[in-house]
Amino acid sequence: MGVPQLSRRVLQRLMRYYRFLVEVTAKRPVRTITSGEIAEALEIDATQVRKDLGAIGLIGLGRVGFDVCEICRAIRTTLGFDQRHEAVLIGAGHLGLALLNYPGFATFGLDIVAAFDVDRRKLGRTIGSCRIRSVDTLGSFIRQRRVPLAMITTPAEVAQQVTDLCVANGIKAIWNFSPTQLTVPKRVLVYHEHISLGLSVLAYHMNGRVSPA
Amino acid sequence: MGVPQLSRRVLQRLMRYYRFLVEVTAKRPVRTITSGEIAEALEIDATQVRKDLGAIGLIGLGRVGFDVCEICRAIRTTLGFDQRHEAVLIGAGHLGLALLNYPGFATFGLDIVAAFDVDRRKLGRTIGSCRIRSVDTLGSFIRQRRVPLAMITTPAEVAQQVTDLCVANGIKAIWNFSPTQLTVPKRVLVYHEHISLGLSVLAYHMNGRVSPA
DNA sequence: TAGATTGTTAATCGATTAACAATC
DNA sequence: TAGATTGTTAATCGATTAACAATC
Repeated sequence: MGVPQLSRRVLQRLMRYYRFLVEVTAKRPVRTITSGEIAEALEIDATQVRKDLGAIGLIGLGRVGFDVCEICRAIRTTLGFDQRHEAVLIGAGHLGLALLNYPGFATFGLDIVAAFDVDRRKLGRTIGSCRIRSVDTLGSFIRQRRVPLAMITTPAEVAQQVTDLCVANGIKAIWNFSPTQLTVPKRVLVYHEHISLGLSVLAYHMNGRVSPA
Repeated sequence: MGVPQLSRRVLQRLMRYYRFLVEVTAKRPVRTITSGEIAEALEIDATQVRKDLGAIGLIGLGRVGFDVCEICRAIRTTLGFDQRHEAVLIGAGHLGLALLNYPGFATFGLDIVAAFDVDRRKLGRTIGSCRIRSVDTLGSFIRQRRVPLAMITTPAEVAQQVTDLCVANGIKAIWNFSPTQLTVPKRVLVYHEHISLGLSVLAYHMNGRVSPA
Protein backbone atom coordinates (compact mmCIF):
# COMPACT_ATOMS: atom_id res chain seq x y z
CA MET A 1 0.00 0.00 0.00
CA GLY A 2 1.82 3.06 -1.23
CA VAL A 3 -0.74 5.37 0.26
CA PRO A 4 0.42 6.88 3.52
CA GLN A 5 -2.00 6.77 6.40
CA LEU A 6 -4.17 9.80 6.66
CA SER A 7 -5.07 11.43 9.93
CA ARG A 8 -8.65 11.93 11.00
CA ARG A 9 -8.27 15.59 10.36
CA VAL A 10 -7.21 15.06 6.77
CA LEU A 11 -9.97 12.51 6.18
CA GLN A 12 -12.54 14.94 7.45
CA ARG A 13 -11.25 17.74 5.31
CA LEU A 14 -11.34 15.46 2.28
CA MET A 15 -14.96 14.76 3.10
CA ARG A 16 -15.67 18.47 3.24
CA TYR A 17 -14.01 19.01 -0.15
CA TYR A 18 -16.05 16.19 -1.57
CA ARG A 19 -19.32 17.47 -0.23
CA PHE A 20 -18.52 20.95 -1.46
CA LEU A 21 -17.64 19.76 -4.96
CA VAL A 22 -20.78 17.67 -5.25
CA GLU A 23 -22.83 20.65 -4.18
CA VAL A 24 -21.10 22.99 -6.61
CA THR A 25 -21.35 20.72 -9.61
CA ALA A 26 -25.00 20.08 -8.85
CA LYS A 27 -25.64 23.77 -9.38
CA ARG A 28 -23.68 24.21 -12.56
CA PRO A 29 -21.21 22.07 -14.46
CA VAL A 30 -17.65 22.90 -13.51
CA ARG A 31 -14.67 21.26 -15.09
CA THR A 32 -11.82 22.55 -12.97
CA ILE A 33 -11.41 24.30 -9.67
CA THR A 34 -8.49 25.98 -7.93
CA SER A 35 -7.28 25.32 -4.43
CA GLY A 36 -8.05 28.94 -3.72
CA GLU A 37 -11.71 28.54 -4.62
CA ILE A 38 -12.14 25.50 -2.42
CA ALA A 39 -10.23 27.22 0.35
CA GLU A 40 -12.37 30.32 0.26
CA ALA A 41 -15.65 28.42 0.32
CA LEU A 42 -14.58 26.23 3.21
CA GLU A 43 -12.59 28.84 5.10
CA ILE A 44 -9.42 26.83 4.95
CA ASP A 45 -5.97 27.88 3.81
CA ALA A 46 -5.31 27.21 0.12
CA THR A 47 -1.96 25.60 0.90
CA GLN A 48 -3.76 23.15 3.12
CA VAL A 49 -6.08 22.20 0.30
CA ARG A 50 -3.19 21.64 -2.09
CA LYS A 51 -1.40 19.52 0.49
CA ASP A 52 -4.42 17.37 1.17
CA LEU A 53 -5.08 16.83 -2.51
CA GLY A 54 -1.41 16.10 -3.05
CA ALA A 55 -1.57 13.54 -0.25
CA ILE A 56 -4.08 11.46 -2.18
CA GLY A 57 -2.05 11.63 -5.36
CA LEU A 58 -3.71 14.50 -7.17
CA ILE A 59 -1.65 16.82 -9.30
CA GLY A 60 -2.92 20.23 -10.27
CA LEU A 61 -2.13 22.25 -13.32
CA GLY A 62 -0.46 25.61 -13.03
CA ARG A 63 -2.83 28.45 -13.92
CA VAL A 64 -5.76 26.04 -14.16
CA GLY A 65 -6.17 24.18 -10.92
CA PHE A 66 -7.55 20.70 -10.41
CA ASP A 67 -9.94 18.59 -12.42
CA VAL A 68 -13.13 18.36 -10.39
CA CYS A 69 -13.98 14.84 -11.52
CA GLU A 70 -10.54 13.63 -10.69
CA ILE A 71 -10.71 15.10 -7.22
CA CYS A 72 -14.06 13.47 -6.59
CA ARG A 73 -12.91 10.15 -7.90
CA ALA A 74 -9.73 10.22 -5.85
CA ILE A 75 -11.60 11.07 -2.67
CA ARG A 76 -14.18 8.38 -3.28
CA THR A 77 -11.46 5.83 -3.78
CA THR A 78 -9.37 6.92 -0.85
CA LEU A 79 -12.20 7.08 1.64
CA GLY A 80 -13.74 3.94 0.22
CA PHE A 81 -17.05 5.33 -0.99
CA ASP A 82 -16.72 3.24 -4.11
CA GLN A 83 -16.83 0.09 -2.01
CA ARG A 84 -20.06 -1.18 -0.56
CA HIS A 85 -20.04 -1.30 3.23
CA GLU A 86 -22.76 -3.08 5.12
CA ALA A 87 -23.97 -1.88 8.47
CA VAL A 88 -26.48 -2.84 11.08
CA LEU A 89 -28.38 -0.37 13.17
CA ILE A 90 -29.26 -1.17 16.74
CA GLY A 91 -32.06 0.72 18.42
CA ALA A 92 -35.04 1.61 16.26
CA GLY A 93 -36.13 4.70 18.16
CA HIS A 94 -36.60 8.08 16.56
CA LEU A 95 -32.92 8.59 15.92
CA GLY A 96 -32.60 5.10 14.50
CA LEU A 97 -35.51 5.70 12.18
CA ALA A 98 -34.05 9.02 11.11
CA LEU A 99 -30.83 7.29 10.10
CA LEU A 100 -32.65 4.42 8.40
CA ASN A 101 -34.63 6.89 6.34
CA TYR A 102 -31.67 9.01 5.40
CA PRO A 103 -31.10 8.43 1.70
CA GLY A 104 -27.67 10.04 1.64
CA PHE A 105 -25.72 7.09 2.99
CA ALA A 106 -25.99 5.17 -0.26
CA THR A 107 -23.88 7.82 -1.97
CA PHE A 108 -21.06 6.91 0.33
CA GLY A 109 -21.38 3.19 -0.17
CA LEU A 110 -23.01 2.65 3.19
CA ASP A 111 -25.82 0.14 3.20
CA ILE A 112 -27.79 -0.44 6.38
CA VAL A 113 -28.92 -4.01 5.89
CA ALA A 114 -30.78 -4.62 9.11
CA ALA A 115 -32.13 -2.89 12.18
CA PHE A 116 -32.49 -4.43 15.61
CA ASP A 117 -34.57 -3.61 18.62
CA VAL A 118 -35.77 -5.19 21.83
CA ASP A 119 -39.31 -3.91 21.53
CA ARG A 120 -41.40 -6.80 20.23
CA ARG A 121 -44.05 -4.43 18.88
CA LYS A 122 -41.55 -3.00 16.43
CA LEU A 123 -40.33 -6.32 15.10
CA GLY A 124 -41.13 -7.12 11.51
CA ARG A 125 -41.81 -3.54 10.47
CA THR A 126 -39.86 -2.45 7.44
CA ILE A 127 -38.14 0.91 7.39
CA GLY A 128 -36.43 2.05 4.24
CA SER A 129 -35.26 -1.24 2.83
CA CYS A 130 -34.68 -3.15 6.01
CA ARG A 131 -36.71 -5.09 8.46
CA ILE A 132 -36.57 -4.60 12.20
CA ARG A 133 -35.37 -7.75 13.86
CA SER A 134 -35.09 -9.02 17.37
CA VAL A 135 -31.87 -8.11 19.06
CA ASP A 136 -31.60 -11.80 19.97
CA THR A 137 -30.53 -12.47 16.42
CA LEU A 138 -28.02 -9.63 16.26
CA GLY A 139 -24.91 -11.65 17.09
CA SER A 140 -25.47 -14.38 14.56
CA PHE A 141 -26.46 -11.87 11.88
CA ILE A 142 -23.22 -9.94 12.24
CA ARG A 143 -21.14 -13.07 12.38
CA GLN A 144 -22.71 -14.83 9.44
CA ARG A 145 -22.83 -11.83 7.14
CA ARG A 146 -19.54 -10.47 8.41
CA VAL A 147 -21.05 -7.03 8.85
CA PRO A 148 -18.21 -4.61 9.54
CA LEU A 149 -20.12 -1.67 11.05
CA ALA A 150 -22.67 -1.23 13.80
CA MET A 151 -24.57 2.00 14.31
CA ILE A 152 -25.70 2.26 17.90
CA THR A 153 -28.77 4.33 18.59
CA THR A 154 -29.92 2.64 21.76
CA PRO A 155 -30.33 4.33 25.11
CA ALA A 156 -27.03 4.90 26.88
CA GLU A 157 -27.77 2.25 29.49
CA VAL A 158 -27.56 -0.65 27.07
CA ALA A 159 -25.02 0.72 24.62
CA GLN A 160 -22.02 -1.03 26.18
CA GLN A 161 -23.85 -4.34 26.33
CA VAL A 162 -24.82 -4.10 22.67
CA THR A 163 -21.29 -3.09 21.81
CA ASP A 164 -19.84 -6.13 23.55
CA LEU A 165 -22.16 -8.34 21.57
CA CYS A 166 -21.05 -6.74 18.31
CA VAL A 167 -17.40 -7.00 19.22
CA ALA A 168 -17.74 -10.63 20.21
CA ASN A 169 -19.13 -11.34 16.77
CA GLY A 170 -16.36 -9.69 14.83
CA ILE A 171 -17.52 -6.15 14.19
CA LYS A 172 -14.79 -3.88 12.83
CA ALA A 173 -16.15 -0.47 13.66
CA ILE A 174 -18.82 1.19 15.74
CA TRP A 175 -20.64 4.41 15.07
CA ASN A 176 -21.87 5.43 18.47
CA PHE A 177 -24.84 7.79 18.61
CA SER A 178 -25.63 7.09 22.24
CA PRO A 179 -24.40 9.58 24.80
CA THR A 180 -21.98 7.29 26.56
CA GLN A 181 -18.38 6.29 26.30
CA LEU A 182 -17.75 2.77 25.03
CA THR A 183 -14.94 0.39 25.83
CA VAL A 184 -13.68 -1.82 23.03
CA PRO A 185 -10.53 -3.72 22.11
CA LYS A 186 -8.23 -1.51 20.14
CA ARG A 187 -8.63 -3.34 16.84
CA VAL A 188 -12.18 -1.95 16.80
CA LEU A 189 -12.69 1.66 15.82
CA VAL A 190 -15.29 3.65 17.68
CA TYR A 191 -16.50 6.90 16.22
CA HIS A 192 -18.52 8.75 18.79
CA GLU A 193 -21.09 11.31 17.62
CA HIS A 194 -20.82 13.59 20.61
CA ILE A 195 -24.03 15.50 20.31
CA SER A 196 -23.47 17.24 23.62
CA LEU A 197 -20.19 18.78 22.52
CA GLY A 198 -22.07 21.16 20.28
CA LEU A 199 -24.19 22.14 23.20
CA SER A 200 -21.14 23.24 25.18
CA VAL A 201 -20.09 25.63 22.46
CA LEU A 202 -23.61 26.91 21.87
CA ALA A 203 -24.48 27.43 25.52
CA TYR A 204 -21.23 29.30 26.10
CA HIS A 205 -22.01 31.54 23.15
CA MET A 206 -25.56 32.22 24.27
CA ASN A 207 -24.18 33.25 27.63
CA GLY A 208 -22.59 36.11 25.81
CA ARG A 209 -19.14 34.67 25.61
CA VAL A 210 -17.59 34.41 22.22
CA SER A 211 -15.32 31.49 21.62
CA PRO A 212 -12.39 32.21 19.33
CA ALA A 213 -11.81 29.92 16.36
CA MET B 1 -15.49 39.75 32.67
CA GLY B 2 -12.40 38.35 34.33
CA VAL B 3 -12.88 35.02 32.64
CA PRO B 4 -10.70 34.64 29.57
CA GLN B 5 -12.35 33.38 26.43
CA LEU B 6 -12.21 29.67 26.05
CA SER B 7 -11.54 27.94 22.76
CA ARG B 8 -13.93 25.40 21.30
CA ARG B 9 -11.48 22.73 22.14
CA VAL B 10 -11.38 23.65 25.80
CA LEU B 11 -15.16 23.96 25.97
CA GLN B 12 -15.56 20.52 24.52
CA ARG B 13 -13.08 19.01 26.92
CA LEU B 14 -14.89 20.64 29.82
CA MET B 15 -18.07 19.03 28.56
CA ARG B 16 -16.34 15.68 28.49
CA TYR B 17 -15.10 16.12 32.06
CA TYR B 18 -18.57 17.06 33.13
CA ARG B 19 -20.20 14.09 31.49
CA PHE B 20 -17.60 11.77 32.93
CA LEU B 21 -18.02 13.12 36.46
CA VAL B 22 -21.78 12.86 36.32
CA GLU B 23 -21.48 9.29 35.14
CA VAL B 24 -18.96 8.38 37.83
CA THR B 25 -20.89 9.92 40.68
CA ALA B 26 -24.06 8.24 39.49
CA LYS B 27 -22.37 4.89 40.08
CA ARG B 28 -20.91 5.61 43.49
CA PRO B 29 -20.49 8.73 45.57
CA VAL B 30 -17.08 10.27 45.06
CA ARG B 31 -15.95 13.34 46.92
CA THR B 32 -12.68 14.14 45.18
CA ILE B 33 -10.90 13.14 42.01
CA THR B 34 -7.39 13.67 40.68
CA SER B 35 -6.46 15.07 37.32
CA GLY B 36 -4.77 11.75 36.65
CA GLU B 37 -7.98 9.80 37.12
CA ILE B 38 -9.93 12.03 34.77
CA ALA B 39 -7.06 11.95 32.31
CA GLU B 40 -6.86 8.18 32.27
CA ALA B 41 -10.58 7.68 31.76
CA LEU B 42 -10.76 10.19 28.94
CA GLU B 43 -7.39 9.40 27.39
CA ILE B 44 -6.14 12.93 27.81
CA ASP B 45 -2.94 14.14 29.38
CA ALA B 46 -3.24 14.95 33.08
CA THR B 47 -1.50 18.29 32.63
CA GLN B 48 -4.17 19.21 30.13
CA VAL B 49 -6.88 18.45 32.63
CA ARG B 50 -5.22 20.57 35.30
CA LYS B 51 -4.82 23.43 32.87
CA ASP B 52 -8.43 23.31 31.77
CA LEU B 53 -9.69 23.21 35.33
CA GLY B 54 -7.32 26.00 36.24
CA ALA B 55 -8.68 28.03 33.35
CA ILE B 56 -12.14 28.09 34.89
CA GLY B 57 -10.80 29.07 38.29
CA LEU B 58 -10.56 25.73 40.01
CA ILE B 59 -7.79 25.06 42.46
CA GLY B 60 -6.82 21.54 43.40
CA LEU B 61 -5.31 20.30 46.60
CA GLY B 62 -1.93 18.68 46.64
CA ARG B 63 -2.13 14.94 47.34
CA VAL B 64 -5.93 15.04 47.17
CA GLY B 65 -7.02 16.39 43.83
CA PHE B 66 -10.18 18.32 43.04
CA ASP B 67 -13.55 18.45 44.67
CA VAL B 68 -15.97 16.77 42.30
CA CYS B 69 -18.92 18.99 43.18
CA GLU B 70 -16.86 22.09 42.72
CA ILE B 71 -15.71 20.95 39.29
CA CYS B 72 -19.24 20.22 38.22
CA ARG B 73 -20.55 23.50 39.53
CA ALA B 74 -17.76 25.47 37.86
CA ILE B 75 -18.34 23.78 34.53
CA ARG B 76 -22.09 24.31 34.73
CA THR B 77 -21.55 27.96 35.44
CA THR B 78 -18.91 28.48 32.81
CA LEU B 79 -20.75 26.74 30.02
CA GLY B 80 -24.04 28.23 31.12
CA PHE B 81 -25.90 25.06 32.00
CA ASP B 82 -27.28 26.80 35.06
CA GLN B 83 -29.05 29.32 32.84
CA ARG B 84 -32.20 28.42 30.98
CA HIS B 85 -31.79 28.67 27.21
CA GLU B 86 -34.81 28.51 24.96
CA ALA B 87 -34.63 26.94 21.54
CA VAL B 88 -36.90 26.28 18.62
CA LEU B 89 -36.64 23.25 16.44
CA ILE B 90 -37.41 23.47 12.77
CA GLY B 91 -38.25 20.33 10.84
CA ALA B 92 -40.32 17.74 12.67
CA GLY B 93 -39.06 14.70 10.79
CA HIS B 94 -37.56 11.68 12.46
CA LEU B 95 -34.44 13.48 13.54
CA GLY B 96 -36.47 16.38 14.84
CA LEU B 97 -38.67 14.05 16.83
CA ALA B 98 -35.62 12.27 18.20
CA LEU B 99 -34.26 15.55 19.50
CA LEU B 100 -37.63 16.66 20.86
CA ASN B 101 -37.92 13.43 22.78
CA TYR B 102 -34.40 13.51 24.13
CA PRO B 103 -34.75 14.17 27.85
CA GLY B 104 -31.08 14.96 28.37
CA PHE B 105 -31.19 18.55 27.14
CA ALA B 106 -32.97 19.77 30.26
CA THR B 107 -29.87 18.89 32.30
CA PHE B 108 -27.94 21.43 30.29
CA GLY B 109 -30.54 24.16 30.61
CA LEU B 110 -31.75 23.72 27.06
CA ASP B 111 -35.47 24.00 26.63
CA ILE B 112 -37.01 23.40 23.23
CA VAL B 113 -40.12 25.52 23.45
CA ALA B 114 -41.58 25.00 20.01
CA ALA B 115 -41.24 22.92 16.88
CA PHE B 116 -42.06 24.05 13.37
CA ASP B 117 -42.85 22.22 10.17
CA VAL B 118 -44.41 22.88 6.79
CA ASP B 119 -46.43 19.68 6.73
CA ARG B 120 -50.00 20.64 7.67
CA ARG B 121 -50.76 17.12 8.81
CA LYS B 122 -48.21 17.41 11.59
CA LEU B 123 -49.42 20.74 12.92
CA GLY B 124 -50.98 20.75 16.35
CA ARG B 125 -49.43 17.48 17.47
CA THR B 126 -47.58 17.69 20.74
CA ILE B 127 -44.19 16.06 21.11
CA GLY B 128 -42.50 16.08 24.45
CA SER B 129 -43.75 19.32 25.87
CA CYS B 130 -44.10 21.34 22.71
CA ARG B 131 -46.58 21.74 19.97
CA ILE B 132 -45.75 21.57 16.29
CA ARG B 133 -46.56 24.87 14.65
CA SER B 134 -46.70 26.17 11.13
CA VAL B 135 -43.42 27.48 9.87
CA ASP B 136 -45.35 30.60 8.85
CA THR B 137 -45.33 31.64 12.48
CA LEU B 138 -41.64 30.92 13.03
CA GLY B 139 -40.35 34.44 12.49
CA SER B 140 -42.73 36.17 14.83
CA PHE B 141 -42.29 33.47 17.45
CA ILE B 142 -38.53 33.93 17.55
CA ARG B 143 -38.79 37.68 17.55
CA GLN B 144 -41.44 38.00 20.22
CA ARG B 145 -39.95 35.46 22.60
CA ARG B 146 -36.40 36.44 21.77
CA VAL B 147 -35.45 32.82 21.30
CA PRO B 148 -31.66 32.65 21.03
CA LEU B 149 -31.19 29.23 19.43
CA ALA B 150 -32.62 27.42 16.43
CA MET B 151 -32.07 23.74 15.83
CA ILE B 152 -32.39 22.98 12.16
CA THR B 153 -33.47 19.49 11.20
CA THR B 154 -35.03 20.27 7.85
CA PRO B 155 -33.95 18.79 4.53
CA ALA B 156 -30.79 20.43 3.19
CA GLU B 157 -32.69 22.19 0.40
CA VAL B 158 -34.58 24.51 2.71
CA ALA B 159 -32.03 24.87 5.50
CA GLN B 160 -30.56 28.13 4.23
CA GLN B 161 -33.98 29.66 3.73
CA VAL B 162 -35.04 28.74 7.27
CA THR B 163 -31.74 30.06 8.57
CA ASP B 164 -32.25 33.41 6.88
CA LEU B 165 -35.64 33.67 8.50
CA CYS B 166 -34.19 32.95 11.92
CA VAL B 167 -31.37 35.42 11.42
CA ALA B 168 -33.73 38.14 10.26
CA ASN B 169 -35.66 37.72 13.48
CA GLY B 170 -32.69 38.01 15.78
CA ILE B 171 -31.52 34.48 16.43
CA LYS B 172 -28.15 34.30 18.20
CA ALA B 173 -27.06 30.80 17.34
CA ILE B 174 -27.89 27.92 15.03
CA TRP B 175 -27.45 24.24 15.63
CA ASN B 176 -27.39 22.81 12.16
CA PHE B 177 -28.26 19.15 11.76
CA SER B 178 -28.89 19.36 8.04
CA PRO B 179 -26.11 18.23 5.73
CA THR B 180 -25.41 21.58 4.17
CA GLN B 181 -23.22 24.57 4.81
CA LEU B 182 -25.02 27.69 6.00
CA THR B 183 -24.16 31.32 5.43
CA VAL B 184 -24.84 33.72 8.28
CA PRO B 185 -23.63 37.13 9.45
CA LYS B 186 -20.72 36.69 11.78
CA ARG B 187 -22.52 37.76 14.94
CA VAL B 188 -24.47 34.50 14.62
CA LEU B 189 -22.78 31.28 15.67
CA VAL B 190 -23.41 28.19 13.62
CA TYR B 191 -22.55 24.83 15.05
CA HIS B 192 -22.72 22.22 12.33
CA GLU B 193 -23.31 18.60 13.31
CA HIS B 194 -21.37 17.07 10.45
CA ILE B 195 -22.74 13.58 10.45
CA SER B 196 -20.87 12.69 7.30
CA LEU B 197 -17.47 13.42 8.84
CA GLY B 198 -17.75 10.30 10.93
CA LEU B 199 -18.48 8.36 7.82
CA SER B 200 -15.20 9.42 6.26
CA VAL B 201 -13.22 8.05 9.18
CA LEU B 202 -15.28 4.87 9.40
CA ALA B 203 -15.23 4.08 5.70
CA TYR B 204 -11.47 4.60 5.58
CA HIS B 205 -11.06 2.23 8.49
CA MET B 206 -13.31 -0.42 6.99
CA ASN B 207 -11.22 -0.28 3.87
CA GLY B 208 -8.44 -1.66 5.97
CA ARG B 209 -6.62 1.56 6.49
CA VAL B 210 -5.96 2.57 10.04
CA SER B 211 -6.02 6.23 10.76
CA PRO B 212 -3.52 7.35 13.38
CA ALA B 213 -4.80 9.37 16.34
C1' DT C 1 7.29 13.47 58.01
C1' DA C 2 7.05 11.27 53.29
C1' DG C 3 4.85 11.04 49.24
C1' DA C 4 1.28 11.96 46.01
C1' DT C 5 -0.62 15.63 43.51
C1' DT C 6 -0.77 20.15 42.24
C1' DG C 7 0.35 24.66 39.26
C1' DT C 8 3.48 26.43 36.16
C1' DT C 9 7.32 26.92 33.24
C1' DA C 10 9.93 24.97 29.47
C1' DA C 11 10.36 21.71 25.62
C1' DT C 12 8.27 19.20 22.11
C1' DC C 13 5.36 18.19 18.68
C1' DG C 14 2.31 18.73 14.89
C1' DA C 15 -0.51 21.47 12.22
C1' DT C 16 -1.15 25.69 9.82
C1' DT C 17 0.50 29.48 7.14
C1' DA C 18 3.84 32.15 4.43
C1' DA C 19 7.09 32.44 0.78
C1' DC C 20 8.59 31.45 -3.67
C1' DA C 21 10.60 29.03 -7.61
C1' DA C 22 8.54 25.93 -11.07
C1' DT C 23 4.86 25.26 -14.24
C1' DC C 24 1.36 25.58 -17.56
C1' DT D 1 4.92 35.70 -23.47
C1' DA D 2 2.82 37.15 -18.91
C1' DG D 3 0.48 35.87 -15.14
C1' DA D 4 -2.13 32.81 -12.32
C1' DT D 5 -1.66 28.66 -9.91
C1' DT D 6 0.83 24.95 -8.49
C1' DG D 7 4.13 21.97 -5.25
C1' DT D 8 7.31 22.35 -1.73
C1' DT D 9 10.28 24.17 1.62
C1' DA D 10 10.71 27.16 5.57
C1' DA D 11 8.62 29.84 9.30
C1' DT D 12 5.05 30.40 12.46
C1' DC D 13 1.75 29.26 15.48
C1' DG D 14 -0.74 26.82 18.91
C1' DA D 15 -1.57 22.82 21.36
C1' DT D 16 0.22 19.04 23.87
C1' DT D 17 3.52 16.95 26.87
C1' DA D 18 7.45 16.78 30.07
C1' DA D 19 9.76 18.41 34.06
C1' DC D 20 9.83 19.92 38.62
C1' DA D 21 9.46 22.90 42.64
C1' DA D 22 5.57 23.95 45.73
C1' DT D 23 1.94 22.11 48.45
C1' DC D 24 -1.03 19.62 51.35
